[in-house]
Amino acid sequence: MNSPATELQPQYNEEHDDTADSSSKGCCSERLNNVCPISIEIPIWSGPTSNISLPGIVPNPHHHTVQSEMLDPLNLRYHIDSFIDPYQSTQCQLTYSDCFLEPQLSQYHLVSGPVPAPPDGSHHNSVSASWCTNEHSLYSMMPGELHKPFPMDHQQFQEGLTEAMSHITHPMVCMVNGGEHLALVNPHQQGPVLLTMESASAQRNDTLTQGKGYEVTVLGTSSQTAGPLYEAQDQPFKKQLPTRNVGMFCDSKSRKPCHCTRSQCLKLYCECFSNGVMCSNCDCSNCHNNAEHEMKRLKAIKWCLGHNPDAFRPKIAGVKSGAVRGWHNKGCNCKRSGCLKRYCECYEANIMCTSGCKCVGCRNYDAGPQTGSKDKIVNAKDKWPVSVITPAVLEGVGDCLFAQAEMAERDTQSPAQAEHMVLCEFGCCLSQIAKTMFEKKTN
DNA sequence: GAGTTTGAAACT
DNA sequence: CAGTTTCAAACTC
Repeated sequence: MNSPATELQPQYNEEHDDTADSSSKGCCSERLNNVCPISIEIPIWSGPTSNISLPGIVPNPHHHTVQSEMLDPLNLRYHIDSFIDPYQSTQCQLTYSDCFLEPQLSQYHLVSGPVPAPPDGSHHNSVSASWCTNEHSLYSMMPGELHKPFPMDHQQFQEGLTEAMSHITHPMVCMVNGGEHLALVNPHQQGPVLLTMESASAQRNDTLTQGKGYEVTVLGTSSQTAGPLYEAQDQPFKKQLPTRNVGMFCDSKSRKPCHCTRSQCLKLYCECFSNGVMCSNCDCSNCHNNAEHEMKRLKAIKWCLGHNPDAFRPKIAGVKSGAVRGWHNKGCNCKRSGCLKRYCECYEANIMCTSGCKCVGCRNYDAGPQTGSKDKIVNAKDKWPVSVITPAVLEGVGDCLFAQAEMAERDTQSPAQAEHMVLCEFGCCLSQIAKTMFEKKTN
């Protein structure tokens, strides 16, 4: 319907556009010494995007490999780091090394290789790529090369960015320097459109001096109408990663229309907006969550991310993990519904409340064997077994398994031996969890 | 379909 | 960070 309604002034505005470094935390750029990077960072949910299409892959015996399941698709980030050699070049023109990532069967291979000389014979800049997660970062470095920061002017920066963005295959929205600036990248048009380039330019020298460089976060496509912001492009890749659970994640076909009247669909009140999709066939009034109000929408996204970098991340995690179907990242705060009505986000997502919830009088829990029933009202801390298998515990298990895999790789164990090590570690973790659960039950 | 209840998000 | 207000969905009648 989208009929006009009382104009609501959103709270995000220029003075709030100070979201720098919000999304750059935890990335691997700070570990890349002596490098002046331009990086593209893509937080991915609803399946990995291959918005940035990187052709080809070069087998490399030194590459890291990681099982797809080990990567948290919510935290995947793609980096393109620009290596600049001031001794060889007077220009900051990004070129592209043969460093690509490509899904292969159930694994993603991160590879790096020697940097090919540019066609003109000069040897200066190149770009490498890496995947990293919050927990485990994988890097692609070019061995034996020392690179120092090299100052860029506005034009050089834009040229470099343009080159980097040339590998993006369809329109998307990027954040530069972790939210400091926004850029529209449309492969069908020339170069990225930096929305706040002036401020980017004004600060670039300081940034470079600090060795932080420019960081571009892809927020989503600028032309999408009803699909998720981070819609995967190639099916093989998409298949290997978890999808958002129903209720928290909309796709264009199944999502419910919103009925917002006062938020312009530019606040997280709006389910479409919070799910990262534009309104389509909704029953909202004065909707600005559409392509027509692209700029305003981008500002709203930026504002939300500035206040909460996880604003658009799924609220429900671990939806694939078997018996424990998932958990609410923040936990609910229900007081009157007993967490048995759809007001409760946990109940709505068809998951049980956990000790992370702050609900009162919760009835949405697993009472465990021989104890209690749904009629019993409990506090969050007493819930079983989720009081033991907490997100932190699961994360710890993941870390242990990953550490084992790394150790196996470091010790150049055979795949069978590596698998054995990981499974043994998993057994130890399970044993410890079971022990803790038993102790809790008997106390 | 109108009014009420509810809890997350936004605001102070 | 806690308390309050705003908002839109869920629910009731």
